[in-house]
Amino acid sequence: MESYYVTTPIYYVNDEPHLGHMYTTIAADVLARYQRMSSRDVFFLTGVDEHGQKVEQAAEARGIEPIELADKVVARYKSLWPELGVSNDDFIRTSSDRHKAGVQAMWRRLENAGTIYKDFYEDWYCVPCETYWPETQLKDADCWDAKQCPDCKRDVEKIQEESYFFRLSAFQDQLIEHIHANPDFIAPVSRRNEVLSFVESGLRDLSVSRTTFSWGVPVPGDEKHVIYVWIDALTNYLSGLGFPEHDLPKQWPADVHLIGKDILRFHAIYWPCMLMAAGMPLPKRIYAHGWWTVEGEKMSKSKGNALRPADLLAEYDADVLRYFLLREVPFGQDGDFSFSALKQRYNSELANDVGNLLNRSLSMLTKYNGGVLAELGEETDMDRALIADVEAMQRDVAELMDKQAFHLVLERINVVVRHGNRYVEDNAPWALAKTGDTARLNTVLYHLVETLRLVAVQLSPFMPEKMNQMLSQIYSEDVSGTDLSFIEHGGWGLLKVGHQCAKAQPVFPRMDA
RNA sequence: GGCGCUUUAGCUCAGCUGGUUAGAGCACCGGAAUCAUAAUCCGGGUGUCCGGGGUUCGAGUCCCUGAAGCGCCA
Repeated sequence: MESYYVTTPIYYVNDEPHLGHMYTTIAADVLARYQRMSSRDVFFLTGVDEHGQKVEQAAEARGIEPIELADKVVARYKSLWPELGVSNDDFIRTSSDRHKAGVQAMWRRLENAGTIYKDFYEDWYCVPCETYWPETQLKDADCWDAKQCPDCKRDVEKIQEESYFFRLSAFQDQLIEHIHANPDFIAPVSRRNEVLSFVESGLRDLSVSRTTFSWGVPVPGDEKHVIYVWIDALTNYLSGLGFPEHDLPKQWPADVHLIGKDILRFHAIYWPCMLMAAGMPLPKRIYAHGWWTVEGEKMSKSKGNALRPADLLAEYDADVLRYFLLREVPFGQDGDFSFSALKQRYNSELANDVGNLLNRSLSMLTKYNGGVLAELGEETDMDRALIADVEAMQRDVAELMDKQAFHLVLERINVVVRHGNRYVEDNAPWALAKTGDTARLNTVLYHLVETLRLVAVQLSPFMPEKMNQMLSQIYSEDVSGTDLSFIEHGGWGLLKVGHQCAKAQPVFPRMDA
């Protein structure tokens, strides 16, 4: 079976789970579920990044060990994902032995390839605060000209620290070539162009170890150094697959790394260069999605408007959140989360269009025929047009899914739903029932139920629970726990004459104003 | 400061290599229908396609220029 490997970033345990983490992970989950339904051997990895100075300091401030702090936050993530219907196959922690082994093996590969060397790393240090400030952070805080500490505004001093470096610069041309040769390597295109112009402007070697903290993976053979963030964190994509026990895990290379736009450079530049140095294939695709604002405002701790997954789940079904997040905004662009937009989408697309089409169709089937799909009559152009639309939808969805164009996938499915509602009006089953045209009535009802079934199958990766409910009514048996595959459930006409459907039960009750 | 992107209906956006009356969804107004979660279906837009110049038989679509917003880099 062809494999499919999708990843989220490993989330930093210094941060509580929020809307952004939810978003990436749900998107990855939809891809994983879709590919499973396409009968591919899917591996879906998420996890956490536990190392680094920030976590070390935060733990110290609380008087606990870093691992204790990490354990607490890890528990939050691990309990959150099932609540959101996330079906990850594994969960990688950077503090685990398997990950450490992976990172050290990666280090040795880079070293053996002659791409690691020792030199001095320059940093800025605030003595009173005991804090290191990289140049970029000083610039961000507008403290670069004055050479001041962004926290206390006292002078920072330049210090030199022994550090290992990775010869990033050596891979510049190779990377540019790769990006040109693989137009789909970095998405969306705007990000690809950014990366390209950054690389073309020249790459500098990367400092990849620190001696100023110890919460991390030691450099093999020089244990006063800790491997600095990127080699540690990025290697999770391999250690999660069993590297180095498996020299080249069978799922590698990844089909897609989903990331937020903030970590694009590391994934699209550092990671590929490391892999080239290590002599390993590059991921097929890196997709950087956008940020969410909330009710038009940036999420921030100081404003206290960060949306907490637990609060959202208290109010809305996971599936509804999943649908909204992937429907509202083109993947790759920034978007705004607002409750009015959520309700608007829900009522119009889920309650009025999908939900009501199910409800009216099954109600009529029950009312006119006891819920049984009966002998069909002649197929008309209208019927054929509906079937053609459903089948075109399936092809379009497959294509769009390959491009992670979630919002277009959902829009395409909605086209069929609207078509279904129009089909009801055009055929007016209530009139057929009245005139006793049972052959035509049966035909129309059958086409409606089949359309709904195939719509539900396509929507299932996005809303697994809700679609189980929908399909359970259509099949009149509980389908939760069934592995829906396109091969077994995706074809038109699989419901046989004589099939009994259940009574209609609203799946998407309208939200009140 | 450098490079790049965006600016199209009230809102969110689609319009590939220039070519008939510029489109979709939502919102809004009117009508039809009654199977349904008062849901659905049909009809309804005189939009300076950001401004200004240009190329062309012909530009929302290409070139120059200005404005506003955004991204990456410095």
